Amino acid sequence: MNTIIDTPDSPLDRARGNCSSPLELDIDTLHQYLPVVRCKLAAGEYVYRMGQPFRALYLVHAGSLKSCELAEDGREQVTSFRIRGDLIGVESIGLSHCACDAIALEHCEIWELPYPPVIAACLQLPALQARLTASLAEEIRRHRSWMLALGTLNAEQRVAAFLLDMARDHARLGFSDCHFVLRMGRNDMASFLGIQHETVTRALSRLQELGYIAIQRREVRLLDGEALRFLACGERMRRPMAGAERAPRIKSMGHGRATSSLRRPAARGDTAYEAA
Amino acid sequence: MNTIIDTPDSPLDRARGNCSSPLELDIDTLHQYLPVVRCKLAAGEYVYRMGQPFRALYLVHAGSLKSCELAEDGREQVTSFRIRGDLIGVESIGLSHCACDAIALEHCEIWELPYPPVIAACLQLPALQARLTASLAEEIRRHRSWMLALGTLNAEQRVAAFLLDMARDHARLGFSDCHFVLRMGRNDMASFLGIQHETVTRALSRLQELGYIAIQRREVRLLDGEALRFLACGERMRRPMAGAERAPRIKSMGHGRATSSLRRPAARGDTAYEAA
DNA sequence: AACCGAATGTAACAGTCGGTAACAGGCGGA
DNA sequence: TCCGCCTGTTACCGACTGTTACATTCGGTT
Repeated sequence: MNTIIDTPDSPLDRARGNCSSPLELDIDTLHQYLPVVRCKLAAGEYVYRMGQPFRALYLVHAGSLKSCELAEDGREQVTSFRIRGDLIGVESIGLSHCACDAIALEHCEIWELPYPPVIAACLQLPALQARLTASLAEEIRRHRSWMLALGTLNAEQRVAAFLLDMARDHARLGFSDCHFVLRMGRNDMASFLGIQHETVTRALSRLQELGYIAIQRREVRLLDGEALRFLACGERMRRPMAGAERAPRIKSMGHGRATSSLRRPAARGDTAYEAA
Repeated sequence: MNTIIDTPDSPLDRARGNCSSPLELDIDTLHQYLPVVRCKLAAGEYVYRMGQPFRALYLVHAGSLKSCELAEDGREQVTSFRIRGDLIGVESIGLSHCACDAIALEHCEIWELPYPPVIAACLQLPALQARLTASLAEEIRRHRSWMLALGTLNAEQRVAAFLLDMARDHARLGFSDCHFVLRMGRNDMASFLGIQHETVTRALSRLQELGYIAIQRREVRLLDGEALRFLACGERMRRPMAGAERAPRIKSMGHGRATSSLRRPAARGDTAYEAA
């Protein structure tokens, strides 16, 4: 199989840090300090819901889930997708109630780590404390990475970046990084990317039309990772009928959201002088 | 002074959790365990830059700063604004190098907490460990809250939400919550909100035209907090010439980004069944 | 005081993307 | 197997907002 992910430091990779081995703690070690409970979930079931008492963290052992932020007025958004090795529920630490929803996208197995005991165990098990802190920091970096993407990329570029991120996740689990099945539907993808599900479909169709990917429903093949990475780095997509050259940073070509940042690469904000 | 922020649980408030007292740790206590260094910064100076060796966390004692995420292709975005009481640098925990930039918006005083010693001190000082973990979790919640806003609100609504957030910060420091001075310029505001600075200006002008705020350069007065909160909760702004009624959730009125979520308040994603 | 650059504000134009609708295809239940 | 429902796809139109250009104000320097 040919490798799509060849740059170990793509924009979205950086957020992940050096946490290469997902499950640094085995269940036997944990069991010495904690009453770990294995839970199985069906697709659509909630791990926890916003407003419920916060009682545990959860280590994803199999399957995939989504986190949903929701406002009292009904607005909601998927803020992350989690897979094997991820620790979920950490966003509610310091609160008495859960801050958001966590919902299984498919059949899952998760390990429940009761919260006060986890803190106690951290004192006995420095590796656990480190793992918890690292998980928190990594989640911050992931969010920031996506905030950068959502703030500077247009719809097509976001979709390209998302596919690369999914490929990376898939590769991290030891599977092919150029052929995989999306775990979430168009609505969840759109919510996460801050666009509408029709726009996601449009973008996917365009990427397929360009020959960058092949997609049927949720089954994806990445055919031209180079082109996708080119897109996800804020470059404008070459139009279907456009010439052969890849148009590196052409000025005043279209009005995509991305050109704005390309136009002012050295503008370091308002009061950001170069200081020592 | 009349109070603008009367609901203790606004959408963006939730993220902050119960961390009401910002500086739970005084410098004398810290000094017993750590070589704390007081640093003064001028506007525009960097606390740290992306790629530098990660060596310390910083507690903001006075002034305000911004965090900038940046990609190798030149794209960049302000991901947060920090004020007195905030702990910055935590996003690089677990990495050998800093993951982003931190830049002073004005004259600042910050306390440098060298990183390995901080971890050591956490073992001696449970309050410090709790403070660190709480800071990390709170930052995740703040990011998620803003991801919800950026994903579901249009430009005017984002600006309204931003002003309310700034008012809340200002109130948290003990100052007026209806009259304050923005610490950042239009460019930084725009970057944070994922829009262009002209759009920020447009939105601010419109809010002023509507009588919701009074603004001159960076000095802001919130005149109608109720209307602002109404906006920031995803409701569509009533047009200048529109009738008197506040148009609660009118269907098919314009094409703003916000109506999308109002249109499907019960749609809990793709595979989200109601499961016991 | 005059000048200059940066930041801010305003306006006109145009493109992307959201809203809507209609349809196709897949999946599960009867 | 058939049917109904949900997901996914495509097309059209227009609002929102990015882009560009320019005027104005502010702050600091000459």
